[in-house]
Amino acid sequence: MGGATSGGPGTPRRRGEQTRERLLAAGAGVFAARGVHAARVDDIVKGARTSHGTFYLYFRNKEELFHALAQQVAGDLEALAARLPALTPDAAGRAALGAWMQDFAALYAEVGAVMRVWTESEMVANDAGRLGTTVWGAFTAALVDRIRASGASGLDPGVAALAIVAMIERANYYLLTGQLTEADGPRLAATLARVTQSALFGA
Amino acid sequence: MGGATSGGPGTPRRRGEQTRERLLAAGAGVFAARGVHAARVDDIVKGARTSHGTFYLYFRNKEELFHALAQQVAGDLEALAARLPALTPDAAGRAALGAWMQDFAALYAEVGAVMRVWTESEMVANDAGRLGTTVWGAFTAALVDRIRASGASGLDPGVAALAIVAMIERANYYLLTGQLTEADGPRLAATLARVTQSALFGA
Amino acid sequence: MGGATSGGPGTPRRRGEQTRERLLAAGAGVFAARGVHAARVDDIVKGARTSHGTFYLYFRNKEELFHALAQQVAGDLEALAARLPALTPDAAGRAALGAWMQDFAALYAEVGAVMRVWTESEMVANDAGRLGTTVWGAFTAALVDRIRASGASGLDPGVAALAIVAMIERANYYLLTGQLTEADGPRLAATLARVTQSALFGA
Amino acid sequence: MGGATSGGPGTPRRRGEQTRERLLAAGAGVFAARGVHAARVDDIVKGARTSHGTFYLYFRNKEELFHALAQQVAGDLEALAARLPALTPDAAGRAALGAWMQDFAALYAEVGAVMRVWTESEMVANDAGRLGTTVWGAFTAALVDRIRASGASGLDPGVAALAIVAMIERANYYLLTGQLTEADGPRLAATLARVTQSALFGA
DNA sequence: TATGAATGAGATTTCATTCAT
DNA sequence: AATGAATGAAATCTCATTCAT
Repeated sequence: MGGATSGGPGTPRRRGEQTRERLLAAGAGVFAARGVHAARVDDIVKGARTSHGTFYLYFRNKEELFHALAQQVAGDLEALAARLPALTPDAAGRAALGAWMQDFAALYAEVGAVMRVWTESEMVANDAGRLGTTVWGAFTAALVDRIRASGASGLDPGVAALAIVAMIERANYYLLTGQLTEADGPRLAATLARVTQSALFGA
Repeated sequence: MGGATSGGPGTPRRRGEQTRERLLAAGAGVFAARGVHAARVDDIVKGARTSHGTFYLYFRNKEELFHALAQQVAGDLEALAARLPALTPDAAGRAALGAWMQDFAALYAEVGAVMRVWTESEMVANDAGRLGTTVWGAFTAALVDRIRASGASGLDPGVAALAIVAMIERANYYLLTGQLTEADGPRLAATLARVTQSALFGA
Repeated sequence: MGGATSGGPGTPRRRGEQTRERLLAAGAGVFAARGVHAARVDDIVKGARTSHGTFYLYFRNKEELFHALAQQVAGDLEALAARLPALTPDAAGRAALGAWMQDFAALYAEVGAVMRVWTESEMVANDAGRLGTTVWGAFTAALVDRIRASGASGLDPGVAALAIVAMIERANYYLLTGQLTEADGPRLAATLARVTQSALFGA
Repeated sequence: MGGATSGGPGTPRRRGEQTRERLLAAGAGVFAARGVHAARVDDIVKGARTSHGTFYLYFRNKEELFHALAQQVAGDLEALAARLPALTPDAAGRAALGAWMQDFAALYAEVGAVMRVWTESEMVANDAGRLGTTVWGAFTAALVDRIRASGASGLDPGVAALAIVAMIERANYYLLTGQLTEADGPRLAATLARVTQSALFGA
């Protein structure tokens, strides 16, 4: 009673915090494996070694759990977008960009499972879906900013940024879904950095 | 499927053939709007102005209808992949590539809705899902082939091809989901051609 | 397709009409036995020898079935209220009133089970509950009208009518719940007529 | 239950006793608002500002709390039934009866909410339900006794008593549910007394 | 004496599929 | 070829009750 007593589920205290974490973790796994709609609450609670009743103590429904998960991921991604380095045509610029691409891949490997489901969510035009759009928008905006600052000429910054973000996102998705071997990871990061640099400063 | 029945002119298709077409069209719409799993047979038959019983006259189940749809799309896409022009550093090469990108966008606008749900299908790792992988594999293979033929050096053809296919696919997806205006279509095609060329022949 | 195609359940045609009737009948029994809230859809479909799926083909939920039932009953009762005879102090008036009381008892025996549940419904202040209030209001209004026309003096028509309607309703309820034997039915009708007449024209 | 524990003045009830009272009061409110079956333990403990665990410290289950409530009410009502005055045709008799009707209304206003749910309880034929029957039986018995003592002739005491008790009970219910305004209270008591007197001694 | 997170049986509801017409 | 009412397995969600703290 000393804490916030907001109506509805989502905020039991102390002891329950672990249970909530277990549910989130189990949810991430099940959503990644089967998609939001096909995921069954039953799978999630089994994964979290708890009961149906407990699930609804913490989340109003399946979608709310997914939303909580998506929020976390969105925060992580936006932080990464903010760290996109300045774009320069020299070797130092290439190295910085390559390092950032590796960070992206590392984060994507961690949260990509949730992100894969965003595409599905976008179809039903709900909050979680819009979240996906917002996040890629953050990357695009950051890249537009860096392109403008770089003085690169001859291309529309908005369209170019969108194409490059598309490439980064989807290539890492391919990496995750097994169209490249794990060993190709560093090579992919280098390639993405190189293509990005060429796109701005190439012939 | 046995071809025209009556001998009259104008190839008067049997009634059943039209029903099947209506179901496919309605299915495409519903799958696009809600995803494969969330799509209800009820929505599809309503969209096709027919009945549940009739649905099962033409398809063994929901997945089979999706599969039929996906087959069509896959065929169209593989034909397009085969037409990918040779890559050269000159203006002619750029123009040919740009034209091809426009063809890609046109096809994507038509069949993209079905393709969007491949991602979801991949999660449940069934035939339709593998189909998606196969199709992008065809694009990647075609691009690897053109890269090798172009004599471009300094990059791993497999990885580079994958990155570029990722860009093309996903950028057109963004175009479809409203992150660019329709007017940006030609500009996007030009940008994709330019980035591809730079990637191979740029600095 | 030849009929009304209103959205939502409730209007399958022809063949289904019998099924709907069976569900209504079974619902009346279960509601009467256990109350609206405690009634389980499972009991209703078992009583109607059909399945859960079928139930939801005809009614959106339990409450909607109850509402349909209540509507029927309300119509019957209001028709009876309209037939309340003129009130006169003579033997003819007594006889007419007694006959009407018998009609009331007969109708109550038929629909009383549903009416008993109105009380419960009133608690949750929904449509069905308001229906109960409306119906008794119809009886009260009819009685106020007859009292005014009778020239009876010395009592407030509104309050007196309400007291008498209360008596009629509740006494028949007692009859139904076994506080009188079935044989007391005619005697109760006579007593209610007598008390009503005395109330208006007595000392 | 065991009486005051500490010897201090002002009968400082033990903490637990207050908790029990709070639960009873909250229960009365929730039962009245939603009915016995639909009442949730959660609503009751929130209303009593205590916890689920505590609820089961004082009551074996939901029904036991309702039973405790009903017992209190039944005792109060039976005491009132015993105080029903002798019935005489004169003004003094009318006045005594009118005063008793006012007492009835006052008590009903206090405990009517609990009584309203007796009807629902009767459906599931449990102890609490039988309690309701018993209580109205006490009123009927008292009235039969007074009718016999009054020497009134020409009506069956059992049936007449039942009709009159029905009227008193239900009319006060209508008063409570807003079909009369509060100001009508005294007028209703007077009318009930008058109708009762007319029924016995009228034409 | 009090707490409230956890439980799971049992209820509601959905929807792919069947089948009599 | 077509229909659409019927089915029931499987999913979601609720809530009385328990129990470790």
